[in-house]
Amino acid sequence: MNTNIMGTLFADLDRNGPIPLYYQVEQRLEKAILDGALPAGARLENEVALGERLNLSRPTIRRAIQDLVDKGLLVRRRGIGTQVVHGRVTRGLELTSLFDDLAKGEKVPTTVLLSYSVDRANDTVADRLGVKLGSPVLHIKRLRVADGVPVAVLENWLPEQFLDITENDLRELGLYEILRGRGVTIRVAKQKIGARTSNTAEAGLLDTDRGTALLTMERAAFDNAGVGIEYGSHFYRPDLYSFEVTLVEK
Amino acid sequence: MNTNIMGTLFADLDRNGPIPLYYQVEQRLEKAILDGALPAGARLENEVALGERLNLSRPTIRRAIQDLVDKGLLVRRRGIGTQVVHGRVTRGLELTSLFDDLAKGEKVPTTVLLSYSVDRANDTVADRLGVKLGSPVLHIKRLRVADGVPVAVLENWLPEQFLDITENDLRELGLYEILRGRGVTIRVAKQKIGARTSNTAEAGLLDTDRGTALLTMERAAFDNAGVGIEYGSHFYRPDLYSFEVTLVEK
DNA sequence: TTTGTCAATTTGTTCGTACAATGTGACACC
DNA sequence: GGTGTCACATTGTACGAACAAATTGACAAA
Repeated sequence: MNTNIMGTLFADLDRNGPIPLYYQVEQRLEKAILDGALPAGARLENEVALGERLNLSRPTIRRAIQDLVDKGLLVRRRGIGTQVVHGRVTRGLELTSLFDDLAKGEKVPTTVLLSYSVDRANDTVADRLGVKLGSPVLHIKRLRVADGVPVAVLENWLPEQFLDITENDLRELGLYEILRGRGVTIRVAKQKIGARTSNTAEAGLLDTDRGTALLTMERAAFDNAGVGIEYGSHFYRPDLYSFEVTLVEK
Repeated sequence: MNTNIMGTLFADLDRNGPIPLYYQVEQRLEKAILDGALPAGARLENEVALGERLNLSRPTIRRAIQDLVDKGLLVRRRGIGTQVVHGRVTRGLELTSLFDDLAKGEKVPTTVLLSYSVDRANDTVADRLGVKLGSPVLHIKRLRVADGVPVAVLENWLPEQFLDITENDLRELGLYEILRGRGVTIRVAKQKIGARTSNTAEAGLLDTDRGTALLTMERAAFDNAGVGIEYGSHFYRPDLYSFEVTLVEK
């Protein structure tokens, strides 16, 4: 039954290229699920058979499937098999910035740089970034606009190594885009999402009335050496933005 | 250097019990990190050496470490080694309910059952739970109180198989506790977190003023067969509750 | 009819092994 | 002094194999 789908799905695996085999399998499976070729509730072939058909070992197949389980796309049961999860699939909360999110949609993101300075790290910033109290940090505050409508106010602090980021960089690119361009990879981010009521200044920036609700997010981001890269305190217009996240029980 | 810590840390692994070896290693490592025995930035012994010392194979060690990497506690770099991530460790957003969260702290959670009925699934509920439009669903609305202070209003819909959950159950236990008691395991949950401004009725329930900010959360939960178990639409007092989540780039 | 047992199916755990890719540091060379 | 090269350490990928545990379904027994 699924034979046809699977057969064509994995016709051409690149065994010599730099892309891992498990990742190739994973991506094709994910695409098949997102496209609806593998509908909700569909049962996958068992791991051993799948491995034989694709000429891959069971560990390789397992790795591909496990990654999709971790993403919340598949569920496995011992003795039963592997199935596609019911329910509409959301991409989930990924490690991207608001700028990326908007750019992926049809919106045109622009940035207004509200403030740009080199400050000394206070208690909070020093703690979150893991730098010494009073050490120099780049402190920026930006207004994010999508299609002419203000969406969020983003306040960020970055450690000493990023003091040379210019105001022009910030006006033209998203922060994470700038960081990627410098070879920095964010690996772990710890976020806290909440809400509060806006004051007059905040409401003015977002073009709403004072006293309306704000969606707030605090984030500390770390690179693959475990070193603090960025600490941010943001607030969003809740009618224009929300956070989606998929949780998987281990 | 870490030899001492590691040596005592893994003194007694239960090789015959039902708990997987990789999980035993994982839990001890996690405890060591959370307790501070392995401080931020500390470098772990390499996988092979660790395996030899514990008499475990490299795949087993790798699995334990990988799980902690996925949790955001460790970072690995090829050619370098494995290190503990800097920054304060937050437990992250786990698959627990507000009731569990409160019970874990020092708070005493209580519940006021605001409404209890069997409804026919409307468009939204049918879509989120994956049941037929108009099929019977249990519809409940609860006020969650911690130490006498109202924290959140929780509105939930559950499919036909849960119609026999009683009002008394709901007054005494958390929803997830009831589900666990019936052998149901939540495996995947898809959440959407936002904010909005409260109306008079909502503010009254939470003992605040009309027009203050609310933190909102929508959730669809699925069991290990991928079947919809629960759909909820909740709102929280943002001065008393927020969501924490740790993201890891794959 | 109900209950118990056994075989078949499928994923879960664990071992062993080999080679590839990446970053570090030492050393020779210009 | 700088620069390239090479060996080394460490994680990443991939294979193969064996047995354990959970679920289902068929069949036998009470």
